[in-house]
Amino acid sequence: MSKVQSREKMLEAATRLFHLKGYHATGVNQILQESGAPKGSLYYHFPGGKEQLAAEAIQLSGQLIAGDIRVHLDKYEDAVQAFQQLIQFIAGQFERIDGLLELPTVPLGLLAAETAQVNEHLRQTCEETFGMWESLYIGKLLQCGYSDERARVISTSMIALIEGSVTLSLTRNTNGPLLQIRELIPALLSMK
Amino acid sequence: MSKVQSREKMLEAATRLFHLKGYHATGVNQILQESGAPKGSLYYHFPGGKEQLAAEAIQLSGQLIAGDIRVHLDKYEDAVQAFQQLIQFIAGQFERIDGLLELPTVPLGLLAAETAQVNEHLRQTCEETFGMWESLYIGKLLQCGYSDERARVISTSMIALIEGSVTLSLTRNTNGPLLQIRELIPALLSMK
DNA sequence: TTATATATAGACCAATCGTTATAATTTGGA
DNA sequence: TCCAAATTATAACGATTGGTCTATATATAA
Repeated sequence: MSKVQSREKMLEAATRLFHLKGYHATGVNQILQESGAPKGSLYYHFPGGKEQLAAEAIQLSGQLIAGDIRVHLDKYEDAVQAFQQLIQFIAGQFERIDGLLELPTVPLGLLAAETAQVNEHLRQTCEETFGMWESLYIGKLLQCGYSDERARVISTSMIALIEGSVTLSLTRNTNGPLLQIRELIPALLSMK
Repeated sequence: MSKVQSREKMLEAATRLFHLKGYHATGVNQILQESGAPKGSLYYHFPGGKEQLAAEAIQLSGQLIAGDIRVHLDKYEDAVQAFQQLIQFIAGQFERIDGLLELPTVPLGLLAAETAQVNEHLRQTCEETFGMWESLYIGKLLQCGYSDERARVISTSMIALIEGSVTLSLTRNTNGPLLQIRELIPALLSMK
């Protein structure tokens, strides 16, 4: 395994597993098994250990999702349509693996919730990532003529709504909740 | 420690810790320390072990929160007002302990998210609890003249929105997100 | 080709984990 | 008061955890 691949493969495996199962329920041995990398390499490439791996996984995932967000917000001029298509995209990403619903890039809800009280470094990383997504939403809404105040309120709520409905979707083992919140977007964006 | 107290104290401690830190980041030794109960008693009273403890904690917490929901939904005839007051109540429950924001009865977001893929029994318990809360919301909305379809869509979204904003509030260490979603309730409930 | 830096590989570590086992103590009822 | 059942108390268990360590292999530069 080449040096570039090893680090990358570990980060990919970690990203997937942390987002799926959370930080505490994912062991480094599991990440190594999935990535095929040797244990010594993990601490060589990530001297900060499991926590550094998680922080980088959050950032990587945050960037990927920001890319998705940009694509959808840029593609549609109308804010309602843009947000609805984004949510439709997320809902469409769910796939069934071994009978379980699984999301390749899971939003941050789980990691944020589980680290909020027990890991300050990761809490901050999550906060920054949410903040990055939120500014993308604010930018789009301002562009569409929403007041500064309104853009902020809607954007925070949009983050909450999407994270919450992903959790609900995973709990219920159906992407139904995401499809349902999509129907409410017109009402949510009705006041400027 | 009397027999009734022992079981109860363990369940209380478990409820608080599981909801605050999640299932996987809470150890049974920690629960025992906080409750003052001896280890043998834990397995005596909860023969299903940690998992049974968590399931009962979810149910207990779900009932307590259902009580809060009922109080607020019954107190106000107007749906917008009822939901806003409920959210205000949740936001008002945050308190600062050792500089960290802490919620005595935390909604289910964390437990639901972390168990969805790794513990079927707890996933089901979470699903049932969400379902119970959701029917309270549906009932109120139907009473207020919303269509069956609309009541369902709004209720699912309300669960998602509250869970998501609690996560955001804990991540950001401020109840600001909850206060922000409260402002959007009129828009959210604007279509019947 | 050789020397040096980088990365791998896997054994080992102490601590923690959830659970079990068993003896002792307490409680409740006759 | 006595006895059986309930509960407590605590040591021990096997498994897993994240991390350390050291020898070796590979990559790079001269």
